[in-house]
Amino acid sequence: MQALAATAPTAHQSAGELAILDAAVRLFSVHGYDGVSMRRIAEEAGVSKANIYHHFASKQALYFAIMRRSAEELTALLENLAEGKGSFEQRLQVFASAHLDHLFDNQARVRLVLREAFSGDEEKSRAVVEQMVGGLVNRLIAIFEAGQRAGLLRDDLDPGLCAHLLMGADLFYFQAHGLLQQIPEAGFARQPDRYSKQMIDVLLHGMLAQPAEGRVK
Amino acid sequence: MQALAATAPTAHQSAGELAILDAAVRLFSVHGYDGVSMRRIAEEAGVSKANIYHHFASKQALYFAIMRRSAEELTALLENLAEGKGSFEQRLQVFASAHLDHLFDNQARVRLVLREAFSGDEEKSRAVVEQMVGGLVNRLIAIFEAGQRAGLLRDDLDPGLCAHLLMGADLFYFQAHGLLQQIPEAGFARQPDRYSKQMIDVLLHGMLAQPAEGRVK
DNA sequence: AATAAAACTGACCGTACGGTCGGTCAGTTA
DNA sequence: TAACTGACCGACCGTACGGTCAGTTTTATT
Repeated sequence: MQALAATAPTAHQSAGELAILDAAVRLFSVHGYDGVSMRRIAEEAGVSKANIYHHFASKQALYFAIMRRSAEELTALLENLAEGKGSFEQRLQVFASAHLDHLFDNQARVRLVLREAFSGDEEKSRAVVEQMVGGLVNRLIAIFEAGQRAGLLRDDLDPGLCAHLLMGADLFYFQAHGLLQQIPEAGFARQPDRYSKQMIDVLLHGMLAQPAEGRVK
Repeated sequence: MQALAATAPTAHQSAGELAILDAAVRLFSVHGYDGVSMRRIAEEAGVSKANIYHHFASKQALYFAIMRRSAEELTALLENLAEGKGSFEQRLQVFASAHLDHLFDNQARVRLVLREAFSGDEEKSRAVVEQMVGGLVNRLIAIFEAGQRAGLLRDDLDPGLCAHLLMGADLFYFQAHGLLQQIPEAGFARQPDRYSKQMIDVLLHGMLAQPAEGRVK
């Protein structure tokens, strides 16, 4: 399969088309592209299979439409994520917390994009970077670089690696959330807020040149 | 689909059967269960499709056999991972580094298991925890708990959360490796050793009660 | 050399797949 | 009211799917 491509803006959509998109997002995010049939989508959307082909040229075209829409939505949400005010520490704290909320509030689309991003297909990874996370990552790196220039971040750390650790801590928690439920010792799996606080506390404590004293209670 | 079940020990295997298993591991790890046909597996293995059914009762049975074998292999490798000697810090450093090496040395099987673990299916997650990562996670948590009792680990941190952050840092790096190649600023994507060192340095620095002075050069 | 078990194959089966087609129908527009 | 359009459907097409089976070749044992 090809990677998703940038396409024309969204036109107005009929109720049926919206139902199709909604069902397809849900199904693709859980079962993947090959695990979902057009019949199943039509059934879940309450329309005929032929109707899907009236709105979308092919199964791939439907999938691309969903990826494009997801990319737009997630990009819009991510847009303001790195623009927080306040101190270096506060900005990172707010980012981590908001990022985690954002992931859980958009589970289906996030799963869809993660699947594409981590598929191992170079073309897909590039598309995800260019159209979605690239800008966010660069801005987050810029924050760390600025912090490093200001002497707030340890000067022996790679800012890109710091950004990776911060985003990764959120993303991995999101991914592993279901699995953590199966581990009795992982009580933090049921408290995303508490996780975010302790996680960012550990990272900042480990990254900052002069770690803050305010610790988690 | 059901979760993988514990089954009988491995018998001796013909060359054909090994070729089938090898091809199936490669294909399933890249394209997922639904993305691989029995014809394709037979083709890549250089045998007839019917021959697969001589060795395995069904596609699911083949998949389960692979998952069981992967679970055995990975468990064996993971077995000694948390048994290092030396100080608290040294043990964690060695663990993180060996864990990362282990992931990259067993890419296909790890991808296979991660797909199952993060599928969102409760039954699959439980199987992965019970048969594979459960023991390792508990031992890693025990290390952190011991470190906390000894006053080496900050007393305001959840040992389970610390274990999660450590394993997650490795696993997420492994997952995102392909994507990181698309980000010019992520030079650390090409230096797993350097990543492991800085990563563990940040985490230990953030977790330890009295952080070590020996930093990455 | 005889033989039985295991490994292996080509041809085939029923089904579900992605996709197409002719056509119905409600709602503009002229 | 006639022409036209977009939304929608049932029936159908060729293909690839998972799986079966009768029969052949290979291998190990006696």
